[in-house]
Amino acid sequence: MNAPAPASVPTAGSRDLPHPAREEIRLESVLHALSDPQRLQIVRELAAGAEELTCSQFDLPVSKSTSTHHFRVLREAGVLRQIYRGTAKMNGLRRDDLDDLFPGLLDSLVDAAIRQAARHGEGETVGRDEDR
Amino acid sequence: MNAPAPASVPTAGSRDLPHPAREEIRLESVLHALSDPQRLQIVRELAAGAEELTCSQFDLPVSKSTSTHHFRVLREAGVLRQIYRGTAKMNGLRRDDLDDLFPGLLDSLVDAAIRQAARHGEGETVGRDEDR
DNA sequence: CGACTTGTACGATAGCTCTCGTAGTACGTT
DNA sequence: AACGTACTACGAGAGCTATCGTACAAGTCG
Repeated sequence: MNAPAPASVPTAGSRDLPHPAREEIRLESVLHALSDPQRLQIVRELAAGAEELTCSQFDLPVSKSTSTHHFRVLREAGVLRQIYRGTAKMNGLRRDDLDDLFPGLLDSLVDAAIRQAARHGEGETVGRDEDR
Repeated sequence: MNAPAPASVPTAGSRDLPHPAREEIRLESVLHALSDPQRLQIVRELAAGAEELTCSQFDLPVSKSTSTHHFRVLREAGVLRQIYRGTAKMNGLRRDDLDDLFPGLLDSLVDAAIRQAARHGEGETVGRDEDR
């Protein structure tokens, strides 16, 4: 019952995901999205060089449903850009938008996350989450 | 397990409030604390030059109880340092600790908050108060 | 002392969040 | 078409959070 896509873009799958526009991104939402260990981990890995990663390439200690949830929170906060590519969903940081809105913030956040991970035993990045 | 009690300051009222030690501060907690508009506002005002402010000097559009709650969240996350001075409770940013743990983060955060406030009409920050 | 100023504690409520499992959809491959 | 892969939607439970009002404590000042 929904009108099929315009088919103007021959890129394989044409099902799109809703993203907030750049001006729609709220700092509070970004911070909230990053205040969860799983999600902070995702952003940290993504910032570590990789341009795009599929959801399943992250080794999160949660179920698939929960994983989907976290990626959605990040996308809806404007932190990630997600597009379908075949059966996979590619995830990329919205670095351009974030840097434009909040210059230097993303770098500081990622740097802080890396420092903390290093301080608290880099190996067990997210495995042990007895806090929260 | 933690043994605080430096007790080196005999300032008037001697009822102390529990603060996390520097190494105890978690990035996730800081980000969570700052992901609330009221609390982000508090930090923004505090960073705007003032060294110490009492709780009541902030004009938050919430009840006193709620205000107390927000200040406590900020203190327990390690963002604020609170001490009693007479009947008043003074609030100060833990800039030294935060800068040591996460260099540049606090500045980026405050800058981002200011930018967003400016973008979205600085005047009506949280509760347009033209009466001040 | 009594009044007033500041802020806390307690209880309560509505709403959100993290987590999961199960069932299902979309896509590619055989 | 049949199958496997990758991810989603839905429903649900436990726990946290933001908010409030009322009653109370600690300190200052007339």
